[in-house]
Amino acid sequence: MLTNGPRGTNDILPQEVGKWHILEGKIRAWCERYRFGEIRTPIFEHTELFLRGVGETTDIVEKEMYTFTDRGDRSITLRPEGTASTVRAFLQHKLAGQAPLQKMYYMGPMFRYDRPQAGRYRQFHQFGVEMLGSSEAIADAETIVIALDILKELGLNDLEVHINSIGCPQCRQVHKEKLMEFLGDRLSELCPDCVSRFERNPLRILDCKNKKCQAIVSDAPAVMTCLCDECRTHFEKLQSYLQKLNVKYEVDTNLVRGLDYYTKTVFEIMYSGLGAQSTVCGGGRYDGLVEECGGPSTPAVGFAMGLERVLLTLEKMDIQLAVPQGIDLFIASMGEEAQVEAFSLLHQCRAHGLKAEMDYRKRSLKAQMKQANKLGAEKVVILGEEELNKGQAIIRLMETGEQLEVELSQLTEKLKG
RNA sequence: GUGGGUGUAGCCAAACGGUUAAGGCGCUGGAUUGUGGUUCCAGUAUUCGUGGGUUCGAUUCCCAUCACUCACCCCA
Repeated sequence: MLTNGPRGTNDILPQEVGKWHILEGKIRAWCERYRFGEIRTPIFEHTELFLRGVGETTDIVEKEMYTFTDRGDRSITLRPEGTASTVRAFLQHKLAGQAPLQKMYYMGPMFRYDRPQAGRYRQFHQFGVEMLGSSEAIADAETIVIALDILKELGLNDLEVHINSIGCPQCRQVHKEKLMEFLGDRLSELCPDCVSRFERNPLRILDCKNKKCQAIVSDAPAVMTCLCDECRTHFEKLQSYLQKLNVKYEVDTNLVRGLDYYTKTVFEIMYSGLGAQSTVCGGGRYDGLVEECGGPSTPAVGFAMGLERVLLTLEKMDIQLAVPQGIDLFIASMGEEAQVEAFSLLHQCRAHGLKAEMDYRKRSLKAQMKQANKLGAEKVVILGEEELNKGQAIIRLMETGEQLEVELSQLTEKLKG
């Protein structure tokens, strides 16, 4: 208990945090180019926000939320996703009044009480983008494209992009009726999960992984066939934008997403090498959500990217992020007096911007040299009593083994060069 | 929530129902007293996730429990 973190959580140790920094850095840089502004919302919200925002019948809400009552008797939930909070903040701060189109991104931990598995954790990290205020398909395209640009820069070129349209609520109603009619007499052939889905969310039967269900569903009416004119042209426009930018994608008419708020466009970026959790990035349009949360009708699109999954994909593809390593300087000292001097020197070097380290345990010179080597020090300053008495120090260039004696007063100058 | 697999040192990893639990990596120290990366030597688990049971005897067999892991479900 004491020596184990809670199930489904991970410590990111100093030796592995470097790749997170790089990943986050690249994400931020791309968001700046695309002019998405970062929004940082609280990690917990009123439970109601997610009930409304994510949807009461979703698995997330029904069985995956970390919900508790705080000391003021409020029901609080650790955020399971980022869109609801972003929309809440958008309304709370009346951002629409500042500019009719808002482009925002968030990055941080999310919480879902799932059974942990490859690429799935109880605390995990998402980066997500939201564009509020445009109903145009070009906005859908923009979100897909920024995701791809980021993944591409990381070296992930060949991920699959799946897109679909699940229509507006009207198209969906038409489709739902047709679908239920189609599946009605085949209920007995479906898997138990699908039978229960039939009542709650028949659309989800379309992406059941059960082979038998897939066979049945392959002849089922696709949402695509029920789209109204507006939804149809929206989807066509999206595709023409993607084609214009040479984005390779597949229309996957069985692609359905599990959150209630999606309308029209849905998409996923996947890497099959990840196992069961192959979706690296998923999103879509959610034109009804802002209104659902009590705001004015506002069209919006967005996606969320699972950072652990991105990192996992990089690992599977054997791609290393270039984490800088090595230090500029190691100061080795011998004797109490020299160590005091070394400490002061170290301090000065750091003030001059050098990445510098010393030994804190009075170890032998040999041990200190070994440590310097292990740390990848470019230079080592050697400071013993002899040098101290002469007012000098030795600078050793580790690569060549070349050494020179330098006056202490000139040391930091020499080291910078 | 359901099902499968695994559980030996910081990491990887053997062995075996029975005296002192291989090896490798890593780490630490040393190879004449103040110098790294190679090499060599030495040290590094009174203990085999935890708790029961079977047995003359269990790390090895059984049960439970916990943890990890994979799959279903769902999703990032």
